[in-house]
Amino acid sequence: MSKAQVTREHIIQQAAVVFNQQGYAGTSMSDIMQATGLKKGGIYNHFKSKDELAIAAFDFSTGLVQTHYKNALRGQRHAIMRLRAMVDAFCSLMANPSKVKGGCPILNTAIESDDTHPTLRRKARQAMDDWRKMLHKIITLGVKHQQVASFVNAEAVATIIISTLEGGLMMTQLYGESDHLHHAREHLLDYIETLKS
Amino acid sequence: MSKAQVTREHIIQQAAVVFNQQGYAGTSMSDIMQATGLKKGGIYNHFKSKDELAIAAFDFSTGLVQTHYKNALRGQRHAIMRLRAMVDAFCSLMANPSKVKGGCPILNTAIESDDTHPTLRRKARQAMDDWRKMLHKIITLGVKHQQVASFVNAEAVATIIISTLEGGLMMTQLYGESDHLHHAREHLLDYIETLKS
DNA sequence: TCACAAAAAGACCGATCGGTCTTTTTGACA
DNA sequence: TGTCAAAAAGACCGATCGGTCTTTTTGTGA
Repeated sequence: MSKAQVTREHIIQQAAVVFNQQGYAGTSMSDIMQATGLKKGGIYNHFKSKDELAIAAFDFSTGLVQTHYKNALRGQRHAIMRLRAMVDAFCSLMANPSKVKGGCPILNTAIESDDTHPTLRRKARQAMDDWRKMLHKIITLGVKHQQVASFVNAEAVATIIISTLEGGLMMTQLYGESDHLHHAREHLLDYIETLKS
Repeated sequence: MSKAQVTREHIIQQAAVVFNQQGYAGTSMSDIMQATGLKKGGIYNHFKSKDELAIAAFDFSTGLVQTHYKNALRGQRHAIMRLRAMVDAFCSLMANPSKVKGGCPILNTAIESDDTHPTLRRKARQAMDDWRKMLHKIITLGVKHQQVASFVNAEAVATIIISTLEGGLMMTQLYGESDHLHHAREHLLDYIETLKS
Protein backbone atom coordinates (compact mmCIF):
# COMPACT_ATOMS: atom_id res chain seq x y z
CA MET A 1 0.00 0.00 0.00
CA SER A 2 1.49 3.30 -1.09
CA LYS A 3 2.11 6.16 1.32
CA ALA A 4 -0.78 8.07 -0.23
CA GLN A 5 -3.16 5.19 0.31
CA VAL A 6 -2.05 4.84 3.92
CA THR A 7 -2.68 8.54 4.55
CA ARG A 8 -6.04 8.42 2.80
CA GLU A 9 -7.09 5.44 4.90
CA HIS A 10 -5.90 7.22 8.05
CA ILE A 11 -7.98 10.29 7.24
CA ILE A 12 -11.07 8.18 6.59
CA GLN A 13 -10.74 6.25 9.84
CA GLN A 14 -10.28 9.33 12.01
CA ALA A 15 -12.96 11.31 10.19
CA ALA A 16 -15.41 8.42 10.56
CA VAL A 17 -15.21 8.70 14.33
CA VAL A 18 -15.71 12.46 14.36
CA PHE A 19 -18.59 12.41 11.89
CA ASN A 20 -20.28 9.58 13.77
CA GLN A 21 -20.02 11.46 17.07
CA GLN A 22 -20.81 14.99 15.95
CA GLY A 23 -22.79 14.53 12.76
CA TYR A 24 -22.14 16.02 9.33
CA ALA A 25 -23.30 19.56 10.09
CA GLY A 26 -21.66 19.50 13.51
CA THR A 27 -18.24 18.58 12.13
CA SER A 28 -15.95 21.18 10.59
CA MET A 29 -12.87 20.57 8.50
CA SER A 30 -10.89 22.00 11.42
CA ASP A 31 -12.20 19.10 13.52
CA ILE A 32 -10.96 16.69 10.88
CA MET A 33 -7.61 18.47 10.75
CA GLN A 34 -7.25 18.11 14.50
CA ALA A 35 -8.29 14.45 14.50
CA THR A 36 -5.93 13.48 11.70
CA GLY A 37 -3.02 15.74 12.62
CA LEU A 38 -2.95 16.99 9.04
CA LYS A 39 -3.37 20.50 7.73
CA LYS A 40 -5.94 21.60 5.21
CA GLY A 41 -3.74 21.00 2.18
CA GLY A 42 -3.00 17.46 3.26
CA ILE A 43 -6.65 16.54 3.51
CA TYR A 44 -7.86 18.27 0.35
CA ASN A 45 -5.09 16.50 -1.52
CA HIS A 46 -7.04 13.27 -0.98
CA PHE A 47 -10.66 14.45 -0.97
CA LYS A 48 -12.10 17.18 -3.09
CA SER A 49 -14.79 18.23 -0.61
CA LYS A 50 -16.18 17.69 2.88
CA ASP A 51 -19.04 15.81 1.24
CA GLU A 52 -16.76 13.31 -0.46
CA LEU A 53 -14.92 12.67 2.78
CA ALA A 54 -18.14 12.25 4.73
CA ILE A 55 -19.38 9.69 2.24
CA ALA A 56 -16.12 7.76 2.34
CA ALA A 57 -16.25 7.85 6.15
CA PHE A 58 -19.82 6.58 6.17
CA ASP A 59 -18.92 3.72 3.84
CA PHE A 60 -16.01 2.84 6.11
CA SER A 61 -18.17 2.82 9.25
CA THR A 62 -20.95 0.75 7.77
CA GLY A 63 -18.38 -1.60 6.26
CA LEU A 64 -16.97 -2.25 9.73
CA VAL A 65 -20.41 -3.03 11.08
CA GLN A 66 -21.31 -5.28 8.19
CA THR A 67 -18.18 -7.42 8.42
CA HIS A 68 -18.82 -7.73 12.15
CA TYR A 69 -22.27 -9.14 11.40
CA LYS A 70 -20.97 -11.54 8.79
CA ASN A 71 -18.33 -12.85 11.17
CA ALA A 72 -20.93 -13.36 13.87
CA LEU A 73 -23.15 -15.36 11.51
CA ARG A 74 -20.31 -17.47 10.17
CA GLY A 75 -20.60 -20.21 12.78
CA GLN A 76 -24.40 -20.46 12.92
CA ARG A 77 -26.47 -22.57 10.55
CA HIS A 78 -29.90 -22.72 12.20
CA ALA A 79 -32.06 -19.70 11.37
CA ILE A 80 -33.10 -19.13 14.98
CA MET A 81 -29.48 -19.21 16.09
CA ARG A 82 -28.53 -16.86 13.29
CA LEU A 83 -31.14 -14.34 14.39
CA ARG A 84 -29.86 -14.59 17.96
CA ALA A 85 -26.32 -14.12 16.73
CA MET A 86 -27.33 -11.00 14.84
CA VAL A 87 -28.92 -9.47 17.93
CA ASP A 88 -25.89 -10.32 20.03
CA ALA A 89 -23.51 -9.00 17.40
CA PHE A 90 -25.27 -5.64 17.41
CA CYS A 91 -25.30 -5.41 21.20
CA SER A 92 -21.70 -6.44 21.70
CA LEU A 93 -20.51 -4.12 18.95
CA MET A 94 -22.43 -1.08 20.14
CA ALA A 95 -21.90 -1.68 23.85
CA ASN A 96 -18.14 -1.67 23.30
CA PRO A 97 -17.17 1.99 23.02
CA SER A 98 -13.79 1.21 21.50
CA LYS A 99 -15.29 -0.37 18.40
CA VAL A 100 -17.64 2.00 16.63
CA LYS A 101 -17.48 5.22 18.62
CA GLY A 102 -20.63 7.32 18.57
CA GLY A 103 -23.14 4.54 18.06
CA CYS A 104 -24.70 3.12 14.92
CA PRO A 105 -23.75 5.17 11.85
CA ILE A 106 -26.95 4.21 10.06
CA LEU A 107 -29.11 5.47 12.92
CA ASN A 108 -27.10 8.66 13.31
CA THR A 109 -27.17 9.44 9.62
CA ALA A 110 -30.86 8.55 9.24
CA ILE A 111 -31.80 10.97 12.00
CA GLU A 112 -29.56 13.84 10.97
CA SER A 113 -30.27 13.85 7.24
CA ASP A 114 -33.99 14.54 7.45
CA ASP A 115 -33.94 16.75 4.39
CA THR A 116 -30.56 18.35 4.77
CA HIS A 117 -28.27 15.94 2.97
CA PRO A 118 -29.94 13.79 0.29
CA THR A 119 -26.77 11.92 -0.65
CA LEU A 120 -26.03 10.74 2.88
CA ARG A 121 -29.70 9.88 3.29
CA ARG A 122 -29.54 7.67 0.23
CA LYS A 123 -26.43 5.98 1.58
CA ALA A 124 -28.15 5.38 4.91
CA ARG A 125 -31.13 3.85 3.16
CA GLN A 126 -28.84 1.61 1.15
CA ALA A 127 -27.01 0.42 4.27
CA MET A 128 -30.32 -0.21 6.02
CA ASP A 129 -31.55 -2.16 3.00
CA ASP A 130 -28.46 -4.37 3.17
CA TRP A 131 -29.12 -5.09 6.83
CA ARG A 132 -32.80 -5.81 6.24
CA LYS A 133 -31.94 -8.13 3.38
CA MET A 134 -29.58 -10.09 5.63
CA LEU A 135 -32.36 -10.63 8.15
CA HIS A 136 -34.92 -11.29 5.46
CA LYS A 137 -32.77 -13.99 3.92
CA ILE A 138 -32.15 -15.67 7.26
CA ILE A 139 -35.89 -15.83 7.92
CA THR A 140 -37.06 -17.02 4.50
CA LEU A 141 -34.37 -19.69 4.45
CA GLY A 142 -35.45 -20.63 7.96
CA VAL A 143 -39.04 -21.05 6.77
CA LYS A 144 -37.83 -23.15 3.84
CA HIS A 145 -35.89 -25.43 6.18
CA GLN A 146 -38.81 -25.60 8.60
CA GLN A 147 -36.86 -23.91 11.37
CA VAL A 148 -39.15 -20.92 11.36
CA ALA A 149 -42.95 -21.01 11.40
CA SER A 150 -44.43 -20.56 7.95
CA PHE A 151 -46.82 -17.77 9.00
CA VAL A 152 -43.91 -15.51 9.93
CA ASN A 153 -43.72 -12.24 7.98
CA ALA A 154 -40.03 -11.78 7.21
CA GLU A 155 -40.33 -8.06 6.45
CA ALA A 156 -42.13 -7.39 9.71
CA VAL A 157 -39.67 -9.41 11.78
CA ALA A 158 -36.70 -7.59 10.25
CA THR A 159 -38.31 -4.24 11.02
CA ILE A 160 -39.08 -5.27 14.61
CA ILE A 161 -35.57 -6.53 15.32
CA ILE A 162 -33.87 -3.48 13.83
CA SER A 163 -36.27 -1.01 15.43
CA THR A 164 -35.90 -2.48 18.89
CA LEU A 165 -32.12 -2.65 18.66
CA GLU A 166 -31.71 0.89 17.36
CA GLY A 167 -34.18 2.32 19.85
CA GLY A 168 -32.50 0.49 22.70
CA LEU A 169 -29.12 1.78 21.58
CA MET A 170 -30.44 5.32 21.48
CA MET A 171 -31.64 5.07 25.08
CA THR A 172 -28.40 3.46 26.21
CA GLN A 173 -26.44 6.29 24.64
CA LEU A 174 -28.74 8.95 26.03
CA TYR A 175 -28.31 7.72 29.59
CA GLY A 176 -24.86 6.19 29.34
CA GLU A 177 -26.34 3.03 30.87
CA SER A 178 -26.19 -0.29 29.07
CA ASP A 179 -29.36 -1.51 30.82
CA HIS A 180 -31.67 -0.27 28.10
CA LEU A 181 -29.95 -2.10 25.28
CA HIS A 182 -29.85 -5.17 27.52
CA HIS A 183 -33.61 -5.02 28.03
CA ALA A 184 -34.10 -4.66 24.29
CA ARG A 185 -31.84 -7.66 23.71
CA GLU A 186 -33.66 -9.88 26.23
CA HIS A 187 -36.98 -8.94 24.71
CA LEU A 188 -35.82 -9.75 21.20
CA LEU A 189 -34.36 -13.11 22.25
CA ASP A 190 -37.75 -14.00 23.76
CA TYR A 191 -39.47 -12.78 20.62
CA ILE A 192 -37.20 -14.79 18.34
CA GLU A 193 -38.12 -17.86 20.39
CA THR A 194 -41.77 -17.42 19.35
CA LEU A 195 -40.83 -17.63 15.68
CA LYS A 196 -39.83 -21.29 15.88
CA SER A 197 -41.88 -23.69 13.81
CA MET B 1 -51.40 38.30 25.58
CA SER B 2 -49.20 41.27 24.70
CA LYS B 3 -47.79 41.78 21.22
CA ALA B 4 -44.35 40.83 22.49
CA GLN B 5 -45.61 37.53 23.90
CA VAL B 6 -47.40 36.74 20.64
CA THR B 7 -44.21 37.36 18.67
CA ARG B 8 -42.12 35.34 21.09
CA GLU B 9 -44.53 32.42 20.84
CA HIS B 10 -44.51 32.70 17.06
CA ILE B 11 -40.71 32.54 16.96
CA ILE B 12 -40.66 29.49 19.22
CA GLN B 13 -43.24 27.62 17.17
CA GLN B 14 -41.51 28.24 13.85
CA ALA B 15 -38.04 27.61 15.25
CA ALA B 16 -39.21 24.33 16.81
CA VAL B 17 -40.05 22.96 13.37
CA VAL B 18 -36.74 23.99 11.84
CA PHE B 19 -34.64 22.70 14.75
CA ASN B 20 -36.54 19.42 14.76
CA GLN B 21 -35.99 18.92 11.04
CA GLN B 22 -32.40 20.13 10.67
CA GLY B 23 -30.94 19.74 14.14
CA TYR B 24 -29.19 22.33 16.28
CA ALA B 25 -25.91 22.42 14.37
CA GLY B 26 -27.69 22.25 11.04
CA THR B 27 -29.87 25.26 11.75
CA SER B 28 -28.55 28.82 11.36
CA MET B 29 -30.12 31.99 12.66
CA SER B 30 -30.73 32.88 9.00
CA ASP B 31 -32.94 29.79 8.78
CA ILE B 32 -34.89 31.01 11.80
CA MET B 33 -35.16 34.48 10.26
CA GLN B 34 -36.59 32.99 7.09
CA ALA B 35 -39.01 30.74 8.96
CA THR B 36 -40.33 33.50 11.19
CA GLY B 37 -40.26 36.35 8.66
CA LEU B 38 -38.35 38.44 11.21
CA LYS B 39 -34.93 40.01 10.91
CA LYS B 40 -32.05 39.45 13.27
CA GLY B 41 -32.92 42.34 15.58
CA GLY B 42 -36.46 41.10 16.00
CA ILE B 43 -35.37 37.65 17.13
CA TYR B 44 -32.53 38.73 19.39
CA ASN B 45 -34.96 41.12 21.07
CA HIS B 46 -36.70 38.05 22.52
CA PHE B 47 -33.83 35.56 22.92
CA LYS B 48 -30.34 36.35 23.94
CA SER B 49 -28.70 33.49 22.03
CA LYS B 50 -29.31 30.64 19.60
CA ASP B 51 -28.92 28.30 22.57
CA GLU B 52 -31.70 29.92 24.55
CA LEU B 53 -34.03 29.77 21.55
CA ALA B 54 -33.18 26.14 20.88
CA ILE B 55 -33.99 25.21 24.46
CA ALA B 56 -37.29 27.09 24.37
CA ALA B 57 -38.11 25.36 21.08
CA PHE B 58 -37.29 21.94 22.52
CA ASP B 59 -39.49 22.59 25.55
CA PHE B 60 -42.29 23.63 23.23
CA SER B 61 -41.99 20.51 21.08
CA THR B 62 -41.85 18.08 23.98
CA GLY B 63 -44.72 19.92 25.63
CA LEU B 64 -46.86 19.30 22.56
CA VAL B 65 -46.04 15.61 22.62
CA GLN B 66 -46.68 15.28 26.33
CA THR B 67 -50.11 16.89 26.26
CA HIS B 68 -50.97 14.62 23.34
CA TYR B 69 -50.13 11.59 25.49
CA LYS B 70 -52.10 12.85 28.45
CA ASN B 71 -55.14 13.45 26.28
CA ALA B 72 -54.87 9.97 24.85
CA LEU B 73 -54.75 8.42 28.33
CA ARG B 74 -57.61 10.50 29.66
CA GLY B 75 -60.35 8.06 28.70
CA GLN B 76 -58.60 4.83 29.67
CA ARG B 77 -58.63 3.33 33.16
CA HIS B 78 -57.35 -0.21 32.69
CA ALA B 79 -53.55 -0.43 32.64
CA ILE B 80 -53.48 -2.63 29.54
CA MET B 81 -55.73 -0.20 27.71
CA ARG B 82 -53.58 2.70 28.82
CA LEU B 83 -50.46 1.07 27.45
CA ARG B 84 -52.24 0.46 24.17
CA ALA B 85 -53.41 4.05 24.10
CA MET B 86 -49.85 5.26 24.64
CA VAL B 87 -48.57 3.22 21.70
CA ASP B 88 -51.39 4.42 19.49
CA ALA B 89 -50.88 8.03 20.57
CA PHE B 90 -47.24 7.87 19.55
CA CYS B 91 -48.02 6.30 16.18
CA SER B 92 -50.87 8.61 15.28
CA LEU B 93 -48.90 11.67 16.33
CA MET B 94 -45.73 10.78 14.46
CA ALA B 95 -47.45 9.35 11.39
CA ASN B 96 -49.26 12.64 10.90
CA PRO B 97 -46.71 14.98 9.31
CA SER B 98 -48.73 18.09 10.08
CA LYS B 99 -48.43 17.59 13.82
CA VAL B 100 -44.82 17.39 14.93
CA LYS B 101 -42.79 17.91 11.78
CA GLY B 102 -39.42 16.18 11.70
CA GLY B 103 -40.24 13.29 14.01
CA CYS B 104 -39.78 12.83 17.74
CA PRO B 105 -37.83 15.74 19.25
CA ILE B 106 -36.46 13.54 22.02
CA LEU B 107 -35.05 11.03 19.55
CA ASN B 108 -33.60 13.72 17.31
CA THR B 109 -31.98 15.58 20.18
CA ALA B 110 -30.68 12.41 21.83
CA ILE B 111 -28.93 11.35 18.64
CA GLU B 112 -27.51 14.74 17.71
CA SER B 113 -26.18 15.79 21.10
CA ASP B 114 -23.70 12.96 21.57
CA ASP B 115 -21.17 15.19 23.23
CA THR B 116 -21.74 18.40 21.33
CA HIS B 117 -24.45 20.11 23.35
CA PRO B 118 -24.63 19.08 27.04
CA THR B 119 -27.57 21.35 27.85
CA LEU B 120 -29.81 19.95 25.14
CA ARG B 121 -28.68 16.47 26.10
CA ARG B 122 -29.80 17.07 29.67
CA LYS B 123 -33.14 18.35 28.44
CA ALA B 124 -33.58 15.27 26.26
CA ARG B 125 -32.81 13.02 29.21
CA GLN B 126 -35.32 14.89 31.32
CA ALA B 127 -38.04 14.56 28.68
CA MET B 128 -37.26 10.86 28.30
CA ASP B 129 -37.44 10.43 32.07
CA ASP B 130 -40.89 12.00 32.11
CA TRP B 131 -42.07 9.61 29.43
CA ARG B 132 -40.58 6.59 31.18
CA LYS B 133 -42.19 7.63 34.45
CA MET B 134 -45.60 7.82 32.77
CA LEU B 135 -45.21 4.24 31.53
CA HIS B 136 -43.71 3.08 34.80
CA LYS B 137 -46.63 4.46 36.75
CA ILE B 138 -49.18 2.86 34.44
CA ILE B 139 -47.52 -0.53 34.90
CA THR B 140 -47.01 -0.45 38.67
CA LEU B 141 -50.59 0.71 39.19
CA GLY B 142 -51.67 -2.06 36.85
CA VAL B 143 -49.82 -4.61 38.98
CA LYS B 144 -51.41 -3.17 42.10
CA HIS B 145 -54.89 -3.51 40.59
CA GLN B 146 -54.10 -7.01 39.33
CA GLN B 147 -54.46 -5.96 35.71
CA VAL B 148 -50.82 -6.65 35.00
CA ALA B 149 -48.91 -9.79 35.97
CA SER B 150 -46.88 -9.31 39.12
CA PHE B 151 -43.63 -10.62 37.61
CA VAL B 152 -43.56 -7.79 35.07
CA ASN B 153 -40.51 -5.52 35.27
CA ALA B 154 -41.87 -2.00 34.78
CA GLU B 155 -38.49 -0.48 33.90
CA ALA B 156 -37.85 -3.11 31.26
CA VAL B 157 -41.31 -2.79 29.72
CA ALA B 158 -40.99 0.99 29.50
CA THR B 159 -37.63 0.64 27.78
CA ILE B 160 -38.98 -1.94 25.34
CA ILE B 161 -42.02 0.10 24.37
CA ILE B 162 -40.05 3.30 23.89
CA SER B 163 -37.20 1.61 22.05
CA THR B 164 -39.48 -0.16 19.61
CA LEU B 165 -41.53 2.95 18.91
CA GLU B 166 -38.54 5.22 18.38
CA GLY B 167 -36.72 2.67 16.25
CA GLY B 168 -39.82 2.10 14.16
CA LEU B 169 -40.27 5.82 13.70
CA MET B 170 -36.66 6.16 12.57
CA MET B 171 -37.16 3.53 9.89
CA THR B 172 -40.45 5.04 8.78
CA GLN B 173 -38.78 8.41 8.41
CA LEU B 174 -35.76 6.96 6.64
CA TYR B 175 -37.90 5.27 3.98
CA GLY B 176 -40.88 7.59 3.98
CA GLU B 177 -43.06 4.50 4.41
CA SER B 178 -45.38 4.13 7.39
CA ASP B 179 -45.16 0.31 7.21
CA HIS B 180 -42.25 0.10 9.62
CA LEU B 181 -43.92 2.02 12.40
CA HIS B 182 -47.04 -0.05 11.78
CA HIS B 183 -45.08 -3.27 12.25
CA ALA B 184 -43.58 -1.90 15.45
CA ARG B 185 -47.05 -0.98 16.67
CA GLU B 186 -48.55 -4.40 15.94
CA HIS B 187 -45.65 -6.08 17.68
CA LEU B 188 -46.03 -3.91 20.77
CA LEU B 189 -49.77 -4.49 20.96
CA ASP B 190 -49.13 -8.25 20.91
CA TYR B 191 -46.42 -7.81 23.53
CA ILE B 192 -48.65 -5.75 25.79
CA GLU B 193 -51.19 -8.56 25.60
CA THR B 194 -48.66 -10.91 27.23
CA LEU B 195 -48.37 -8.62 30.25
CA LYS B 196 -51.90 -9.31 31.41
CA SER B 197 -52.26 -11.02 34.79
C1' DT C 1 -53.43 62.50 19.54
C1' DC C 2 -49.28 62.80 21.53
C1' DA C 3 -45.33 60.92 23.87
C1' DC C 4 -42.52 57.35 24.95
C1' DA C 5 -41.09 52.85 25.79
C1' DA C 6 -40.79 48.66 23.47
C1' DA C 7 -40.17 46.12 19.26
C1' DA C 8 -38.16 45.43 14.94
C1' DA C 9 -34.80 46.63 11.34
C1' DG C 10 -30.49 46.59 9.48
C1' DA C 11 -25.71 48.01 9.45
C1' DC C 12 -21.86 46.12 11.39
C1' DC C 13 -18.37 43.01 13.98
C1' DG C 14 -14.71 39.35 14.54
C1' DA C 15 -14.49 34.48 13.96
C1' DT C 16 -14.99 30.57 11.44
C1' DC C 17 -16.84 28.17 7.59
C1' DG C 18 -15.55 25.23 3.18
C1' DG C 19 -12.46 25.59 -0.37
C1' DT C 20 -8.32 27.20 -3.58
C1' DC C 21 -3.75 27.99 -4.76
C1' DT C 22 1.07 28.60 -4.35
C1' DT C 23 5.05 27.07 -1.91
C1' DT C 24 7.69 23.80 0.60
C1' DT C 25 8.72 19.19 1.92
C1' DT C 26 9.03 14.39 1.18
C1' DG C 27 9.82 9.87 -0.54
C1' DA C 28 10.57 6.56 -4.26
C1' DC C 29 13.08 5.31 -8.24
C1' DA C 30 16.70 5.79 -11.77
C1' DT D 1 22.65 10.35 -4.62
C1' DG D 2 20.21 13.39 -7.62
C1' DT D 3 15.72 14.15 -9.67
C1' DC D 4 11.11 14.99 -9.95
C1' DA D 5 6.46 14.00 -9.23
C1' DA D 6 3.51 13.63 -5.45
C1' DA D 7 2.19 14.92 -0.83
C1' DA D 8 1.70 18.19 2.72
C1' DA D 9 1.82 22.93 4.44
C1' DG D 10 0.01 27.24 4.96
C1' DA D 11 -1.33 31.69 3.17
C1' DC D 12 -5.36 33.28 1.33
C1' DC D 13 -10.38 33.80 -0.42
C1' DG D 14 -15.40 35.15 -0.24
C1' DA D 15 -19.33 33.69 2.31
C1' DT D 16 -21.62 32.88 6.31
C1' DC D 17 -21.62 32.11 11.15
C1' DG D 18 -23.57 33.91 15.90
C1' DG D 19 -23.99 38.12 18.03
C1' DT D 20 -24.03 43.50 19.03
C1' DC D 21 -25.47 48.05 18.54
C1' DT D 22 -27.58 52.02 16.68
C1' DT D 23 -31.50 53.59 14.21
C1' DT D 24 -36.20 53.38 12.77
C1' DT D 25 -40.84 51.85 13.37
C1' DT D 26 -44.72 50.55 16.02
C1' DG D 27 -48.14 49.75 19.49
C1' DT D 28 -50.16 51.68 23.55
C1' DG D 29 -51.58 54.25 27.75
C1' DA D 30 -52.24 59.06 29.30
